[in-house]
Amino acid sequence: MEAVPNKPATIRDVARLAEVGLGTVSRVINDSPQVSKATRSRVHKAISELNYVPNPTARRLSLGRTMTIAAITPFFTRPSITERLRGIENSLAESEYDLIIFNVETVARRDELIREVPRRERVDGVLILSLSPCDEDVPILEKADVPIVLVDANHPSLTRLNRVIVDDVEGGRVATQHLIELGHRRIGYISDFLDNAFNFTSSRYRFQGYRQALSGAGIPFRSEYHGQSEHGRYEAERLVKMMLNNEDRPTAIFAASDTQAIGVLEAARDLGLRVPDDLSVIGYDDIEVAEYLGLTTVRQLLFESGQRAVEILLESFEQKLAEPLCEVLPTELIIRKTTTSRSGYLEF
Amino acid sequence: MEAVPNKPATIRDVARLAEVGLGTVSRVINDSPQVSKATRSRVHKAISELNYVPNPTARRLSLGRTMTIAAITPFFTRPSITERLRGIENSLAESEYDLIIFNVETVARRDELIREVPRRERVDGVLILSLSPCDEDVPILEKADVPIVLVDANHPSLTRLNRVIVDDVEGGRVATQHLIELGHRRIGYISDFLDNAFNFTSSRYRFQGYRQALSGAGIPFRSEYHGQSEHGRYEAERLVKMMLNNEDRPTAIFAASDTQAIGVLEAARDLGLRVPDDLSVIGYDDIEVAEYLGLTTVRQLLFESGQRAVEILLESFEQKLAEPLCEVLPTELIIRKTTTSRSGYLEF
DNA sequence: CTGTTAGCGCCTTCAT
DNA sequence: ATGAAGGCGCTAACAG
Repeated sequence: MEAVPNKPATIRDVARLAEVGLGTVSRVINDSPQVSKATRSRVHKAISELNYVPNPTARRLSLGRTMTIAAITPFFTRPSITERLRGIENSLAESEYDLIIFNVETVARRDELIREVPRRERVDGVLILSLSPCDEDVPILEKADVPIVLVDANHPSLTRLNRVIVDDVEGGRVATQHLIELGHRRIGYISDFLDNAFNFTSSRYRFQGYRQALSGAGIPFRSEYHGQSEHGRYEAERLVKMMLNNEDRPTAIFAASDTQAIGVLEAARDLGLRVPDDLSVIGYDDIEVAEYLGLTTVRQLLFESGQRAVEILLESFEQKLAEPLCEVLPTELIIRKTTTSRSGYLEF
Repeated sequence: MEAVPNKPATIRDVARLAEVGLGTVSRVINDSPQVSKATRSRVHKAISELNYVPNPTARRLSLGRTMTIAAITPFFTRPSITERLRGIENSLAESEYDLIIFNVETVARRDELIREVPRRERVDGVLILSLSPCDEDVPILEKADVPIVLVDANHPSLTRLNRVIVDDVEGGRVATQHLIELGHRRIGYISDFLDNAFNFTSSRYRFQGYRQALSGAGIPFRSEYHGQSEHGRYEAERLVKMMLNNEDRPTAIFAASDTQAIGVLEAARDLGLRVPDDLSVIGYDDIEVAEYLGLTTVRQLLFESGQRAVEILLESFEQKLAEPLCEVLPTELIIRKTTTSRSGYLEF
């Protein structure tokens, strides 16, 4: 074995060493069937002798494909997001595609990425997580020349884009219904801003479900029972403390995410309210810590949503999709200790 | 505006429209100073008219650089990892480099990635997170023809690789010392397997610190006070329950991560032990939920470690580094309610 | 079956 | 200051 050569070997070096033409080497690499066994093994020998690895960039240029998939995602430290990303990575690991992650932390970057990433020259496909298109984004995305799959994101006027979503209206309804069935009539809802610059829509849809459940039970909606602010545990805590300060305070809180539900639990603790006896709490997502806290919540298939999105993307590369898919993943109500009292939350 | 052309515009189209040569357009794109103001604006006009964007793949092939950085990381759902990744993404967002994330979930993949990713043809630089090289990996990595920065990873015989690490021995020592100063003599240590196929080393080093602190205080090490298993909350819970079953049970536990510390808290709850009165608990990392739980812990600069690693990598592209850096980030003891009793943990 | 050739789109000399 | 030409490494179409 000689010293490592300065330049990596190219297909030409292999051809020379194996005494064949460039084309043959290329065929071997892409295991085309039309190569004799003899030459094939000669080529393989040369390849391993030279420690040859095809240059992906050159390959991409020639193929006209980037062999790359982009994921555009907000705040990838949020548990619900990383779980989705894990599903994506998992499905992609076995493919020959690279995954590029674009993390959105400002609105400006959101817009920039939505405009500039979905281009044929950049990537072969795009996954957009939890960022619903605004009205202006819709035509841009629908005109994009690469396949796109929205995950946990939607827009009513979309017709040409694949989506993997969860029925947040239904999830919100189920959560609220659960509280109603436990006998609650004064039910608060804590969420992010329903209207926000990123256009996160899940809180909005869950709110709809919340109201549907209320009205289905003949309970009038009271705006003072809805608190909205930035996402986060502390923000939720602040909101709910204000809400619980009223005479006619809610006896149950539905939080739009588990993270916010934790804030609610914290508020309850500070105010000396027992959970669930004095206050029932339900979250959304079923992130890992929810189980530990005994938090009742609405589980969504986060990991699976990522996997499914990749599958759809790969299928769309092969034109297998007659028309855009809109797949709705199920939710599941997970009842734990913050809404029912046996071995109550407070023992902790 | 015409219909979107089937093929994106190329540099040639721009040249034709602007009535200049290819080279000139290229110069404008890369804003070379040697282009007259007049032609430059003509070219810019053509560019925006054609909606031209340079093809990155072609650019890369021509430049001989991939404009891509790889991050190889285990389990990117662990909070400590995502926080590091956020730092990486943050520093890279403003650069012209793309970030490819390789998530390691099996040992086989770990080895595969360490061998195949750090190649000039694939990426311009590599960040390896929390995966310390094994003896066999060292020569491979040191011979790699691209710059590499290890984050939270190390190996005694490394000399040519940049590293951003935390002094885990010291962190373990400080944590244990804190418990000793509170009067504890029977101190348990709960960790991942000190020897594991992934070669995670942090638990090992923290263990060293733990033992240093013990011996510094004249406390003999007792092997029954060390529990190791897979990483995870439940595993930790199981371990500590066994440990606490003894007559001579520990009065304090140092857990190698906050996640494991949570398992310890859970065990304490199940066993009816009050924290910190009956059992003090300290974790490591200061992940987000630690504050909520009032968990005493050792904070490390996770986000910053990612940022710093990128800075080092970018500097090494420009040959600015005389010799490999090994940067040690500080840790900080965060004292909360699981080791001191005012407004004890149990009120929760 | 296999060798040869013409691009893929861009950057970079080298002349002018 | 600018145009022309060669080359980055590979794939694919075309001859044989």
